[in-house]
Amino acid sequence: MIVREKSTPCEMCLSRKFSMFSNLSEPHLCNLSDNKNFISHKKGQILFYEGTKPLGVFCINDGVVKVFKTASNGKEQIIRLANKGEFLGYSSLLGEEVYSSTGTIVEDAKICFVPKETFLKVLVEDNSFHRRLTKALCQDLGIMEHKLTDATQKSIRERLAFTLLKLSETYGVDGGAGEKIDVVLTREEIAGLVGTATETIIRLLSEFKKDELINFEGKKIIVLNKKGLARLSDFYGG
Amino acid sequence: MIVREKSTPCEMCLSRKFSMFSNLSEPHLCNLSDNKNFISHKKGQILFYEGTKPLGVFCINDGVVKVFKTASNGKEQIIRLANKGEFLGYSSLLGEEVYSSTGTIVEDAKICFVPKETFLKVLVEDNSFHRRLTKALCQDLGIMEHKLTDATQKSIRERLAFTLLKLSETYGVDGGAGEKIDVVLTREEIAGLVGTATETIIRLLSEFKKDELINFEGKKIIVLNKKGLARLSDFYGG
DNA sequence: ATTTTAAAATGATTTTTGTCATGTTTTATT
DNA sequence: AATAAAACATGACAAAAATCATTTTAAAAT
Repeated sequence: MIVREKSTPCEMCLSRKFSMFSNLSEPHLCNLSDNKNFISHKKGQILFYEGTKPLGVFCINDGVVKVFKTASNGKEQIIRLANKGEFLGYSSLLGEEVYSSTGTIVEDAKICFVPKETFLKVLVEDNSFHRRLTKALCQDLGIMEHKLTDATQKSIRERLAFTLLKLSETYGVDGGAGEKIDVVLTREEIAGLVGTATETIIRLLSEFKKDELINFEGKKIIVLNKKGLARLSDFYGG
Repeated sequence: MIVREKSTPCEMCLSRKFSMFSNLSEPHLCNLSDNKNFISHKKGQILFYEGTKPLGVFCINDGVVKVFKTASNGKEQIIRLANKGEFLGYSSLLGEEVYSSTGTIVEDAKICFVPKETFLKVLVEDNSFHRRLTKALCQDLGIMEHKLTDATQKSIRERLAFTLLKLSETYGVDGGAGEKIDVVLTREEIAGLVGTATETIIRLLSEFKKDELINFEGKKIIVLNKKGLARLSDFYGG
């Protein structure tokens, strides 16, 4: 069930302040506020489906969204996890293509939908915004090149170690003996992130735990030994 | 040895007509012409190195360039092959990062170097160009997502079949019994394209030949049975 | 034309990873 | 609280792919 609530106007939105929309003009902000559509989403809900036509972009005010492609074998390859302050769907929209991936909620989320026309108006009228967006797209491309190279040239052990390090960078909070990855991901989702079978992830996580690189706390993972994971991940700067 | 020659002005450049620079204004074209730097490159030469700072963009007037990342195991993951009318290096330039990959000449090339300031001037002053570039970046991102998903979820046999189909799409010329892939790639380079070991590619190509899906003609590959390759590649629309 | 070097091919073997089957634990639902 | 359904775990095995060693062939270089 979709819940539409009274929402903060964009002008006051805190997550916006640290997003690509951070430096918009007063009129653009008002226009956004007037046309956006704020919706609360529960874990598991689907934001958009691969293969459908984008009608706008999503701004994450809070929560976590996984963006994945479904492979022909039925498995999910997670392209990225998107967080507060990030945008979704602009790439397919601006590429004038159908969604290349599906977006579903991983942690309960508050998300604003900005209709295509509203978004394009900002893009066309605010060149500085357009340039920020271009920069972000270019950096995303660099990240994807790196991911592709890792996927083909590194072992799954290395990739899992790297993934855990990245997760702890993004979601890390103090967790006593180490850094707690403060987001709930199933083994299947971690497998989708790394690009492998669930069983392989289960085995490797057990191995990492045995080697005291990580520990489990409920559904969350504690990173005990970053150096060890970095060594394992055959980290080369990326 | 770098050969600097007398070159066609951009206004007359045929490869430009089918590139992102196709609809530039007269003044912008003149400015490009005045500032570009035309260089002929021989097979094997390096255009730019991963990790170095981009100083401009490259426009391919003729030839083929492979863009690859070197993995920590020393192997090359080819990100893409770039052809006549395509641009190189703008992603790292606009992302304000060092080159994420290396570019080397695969087939003798004529390439214009456009200095950063000149390129940025066009980008800032011609919004329509900027939008075309954004669109291309977004589509490239979609392609990378697809490649990543293939890399993690498909077998090497499937990926090789897909790669051969794509190569014949781009480089295909009539070749008697089938379509000839009219570009010389070593087995090692095909391996870099697919993301696997050279020996694996050699074995699979032999298998494909035995199964009469392809044939060899000198250093080039003839695709005999596209349908068969498509079936093998487990094609899902991408 | 001969030597050197690089590329391609092939076999043997090991390692890695995926799959299937099954059991246990945890979480959600009635 | 009982039941059902996910999620997690583990073993056994099969398949895929990498590695290493060696040979053959083709292309460059002298």
